[in-house]
Amino acid sequence: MSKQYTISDLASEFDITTRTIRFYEEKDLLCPERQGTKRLYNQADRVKLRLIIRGKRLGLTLEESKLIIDMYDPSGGNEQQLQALINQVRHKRAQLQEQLIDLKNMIDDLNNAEQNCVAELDKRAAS
Amino acid sequence: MSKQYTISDLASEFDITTRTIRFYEEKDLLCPERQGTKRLYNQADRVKLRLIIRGKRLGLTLEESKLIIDMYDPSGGNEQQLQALINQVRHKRAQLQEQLIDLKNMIDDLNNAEQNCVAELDKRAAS
DNA sequence: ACTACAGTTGACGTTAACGTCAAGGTAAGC
DNA sequence: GCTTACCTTGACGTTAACGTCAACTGTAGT
Repeated sequence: MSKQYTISDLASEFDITTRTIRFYEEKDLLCPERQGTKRLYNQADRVKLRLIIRGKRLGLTLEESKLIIDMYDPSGGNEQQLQALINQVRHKRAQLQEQLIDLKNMIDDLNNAEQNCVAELDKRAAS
Repeated sequence: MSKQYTISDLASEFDITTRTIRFYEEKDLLCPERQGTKRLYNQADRVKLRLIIRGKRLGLTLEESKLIIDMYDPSGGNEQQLQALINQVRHKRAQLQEQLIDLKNMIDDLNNAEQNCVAELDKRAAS
């Protein structure tokens, strides 16, 4: 038996609102079971949510995260769709690898700029 | 003499529209000289634009990029402002370092998911 | 039965980051 | 002097990703 979660369980765990979670469902990123009218989430849903949120931190759109999620369960869809999915994800991965370079450069730049800024402060302290 | 650029020079170089560049100015991210009514950009402006665009690829907001740009020229602003700037940038750098971890994980996940997806395709080809 | 609380579905509001005109100014070439 | 091409400033439109609010429903405790 894998664990079940209510919508507010997940909301507080990931520090987002229930509105946000329902919004993701509206966009077909999630599709929880129902117990009557209420939503019941399982481990897989939780993993998807984690992926979405990590994606957001990286600047992915929900559409892009949906792509990745869809690839996690490739049973649905025909061959052409599958192949298209793979291509899109390869493309995204290439972007992410460039992003990795960007990130390292940005961090370097921040270090330099900070040095620069601290130096200015020091200069003023010596007045 | 450092080089000068027109607005459309930069627009085509960075593959953005002139509207976008003017928008950045409206948000105080750029502040080009004027030759009469026309804007004239220099190397520093070009560097800033590059930084903004890289920032966007990393998911930074314009506001965040503005912070970093401001830190590149620390001559203006009083001590408190300077110190606040430094703190904000340190915070941002910490975030970026976490983002680096996120990125590596995401790339790993994409590799796995792709494997999974290719396997499904193979399975179907063997029908 | 009554209250309290968590959940539900709409519907409309909001913000960031531009896009898309409209209406004109200016400089270069013919 | 006319056209062409690039520039300018508004002003309004658009999209993504939610926030906010209203008006319920269902359930557990007292």
